[in-house]
Amino acid sequence: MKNKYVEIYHNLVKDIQKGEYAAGGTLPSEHELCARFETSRETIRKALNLLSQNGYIQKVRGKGSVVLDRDKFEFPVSGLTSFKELSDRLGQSFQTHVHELTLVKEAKVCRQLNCQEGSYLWKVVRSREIGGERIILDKDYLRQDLVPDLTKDIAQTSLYHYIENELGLDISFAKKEIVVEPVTVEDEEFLDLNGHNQVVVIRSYVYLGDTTAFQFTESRHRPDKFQFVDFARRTKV
Amino acid sequence: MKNKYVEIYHNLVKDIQKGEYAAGGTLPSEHELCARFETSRETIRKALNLLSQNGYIQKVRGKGSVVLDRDKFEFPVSGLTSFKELSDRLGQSFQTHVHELTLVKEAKVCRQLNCQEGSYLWKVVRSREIGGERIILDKDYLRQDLVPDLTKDIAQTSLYHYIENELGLDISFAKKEIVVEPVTVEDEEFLDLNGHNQVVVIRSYVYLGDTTAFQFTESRHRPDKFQFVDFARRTKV
DNA sequence: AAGTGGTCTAGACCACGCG
DNA sequence: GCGTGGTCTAGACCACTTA
Repeated sequence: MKNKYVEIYHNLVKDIQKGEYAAGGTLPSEHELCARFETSRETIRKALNLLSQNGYIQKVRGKGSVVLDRDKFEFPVSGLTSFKELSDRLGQSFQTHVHELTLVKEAKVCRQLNCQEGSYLWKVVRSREIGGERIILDKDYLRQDLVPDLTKDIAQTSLYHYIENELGLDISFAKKEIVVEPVTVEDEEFLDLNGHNQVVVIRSYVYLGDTTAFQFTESRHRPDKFQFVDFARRTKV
Repeated sequence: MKNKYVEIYHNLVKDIQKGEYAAGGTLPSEHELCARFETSRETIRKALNLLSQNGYIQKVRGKGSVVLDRDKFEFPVSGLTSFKELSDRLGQSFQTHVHELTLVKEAKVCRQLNCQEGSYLWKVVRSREIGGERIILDKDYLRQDLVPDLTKDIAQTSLYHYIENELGLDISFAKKEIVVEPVTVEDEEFLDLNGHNQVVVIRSYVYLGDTTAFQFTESRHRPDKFQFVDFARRTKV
């Protein structure tokens, strides 16, 4: 919390969550916020832009920063959220089974990740059990030159937490594709398909802050348990 | 194109598309761009932020604005793209069939849209035919107080074009949910399901720039033809 | 007419990457 | 050390909404 505008952002989020500003009403004007936080207007505006990007407010010219009804926006299970965050949020009992944790050479994935064709990749296969049923199958490929060591324990708890907090890698953006595909023998083996013959597949390429391609993930979901929520703000250009 | 930073953005996009700046390389520094466009640094930075948000560049501190490989990011079929844009992009022959265009009172939808329970809504049901198969069923509800007149012709060509360009309404953001559901009798009637017994359902609530809830849409896709592409940039807060 | 946010300027200092 | 982007300031003028 060293940046002033981030701090102001958190301050305002807290106020909104406390109900200080009712949905449909407005925040104090930018001028007032300047006075309250003893800062310049551009800094306030940066904080407000963050609020807007995260769906807390919508700025209306001549009117003010309108507070949005966050209940209606029951939020981003999307983005780059990890399974751990997801299941924490759902508040259901969950469990991760690690089926494979090996070093492999896969030319095709290497090409996609822009790394040496001969270099090693970690392959991690995990199934996710929620409420007693195994409904998600995650297959991850990570560049071994960037993640030298990986243990079953890490794969079991949270890969992302390890990568970001222990290794200090800066995950920055991802390209994602969602499609529906027929089940594979692997799905049959590791999931409780419950009669379903199709799965929802999310394929992601994950990049670091310095634009290095870093990881490829295929997340296979039983269709009846799949949900993707998105808040899209239109950029006018 | 009156805003300087938007103009600069378009300029740089054009340059990138012409291959003036190779993927993996950097744009000129912010200082240089200030000189070239004869403007201040904050204005340049606004243009660069737009480029970044739209997946053209990634800014790396101490290094510069790295140009991303746009081919790898084959882009937002997501966001608020309309069917017309989508099919234009796919370059396939397509056709829209209007099955229903009526004024209805639906208390449940009204509540979701925050409008008077007794007020009228346009209900529009359309199927989309691509490559000879009807694979998408769109059900739209629009507030009649905001869209007074609607014709079959408009529903047939492009609802969004009419709403934005003719009516001048400012569509600003949407909340979207994607799930998989069993087919309904309506799906059976209006789609060529080809044996599929599930469809991918995208439900969206669309809002105007002044935060008015405006439209509810349910878009039902045959699973083998469904694809959703997303470019997610992580916001650190 | 007064108040709101949207754009723009011309500086300043800082943190980081690279040679 | 130099050049890069990241943050911050203290103004200015404009466009829009509301009373």
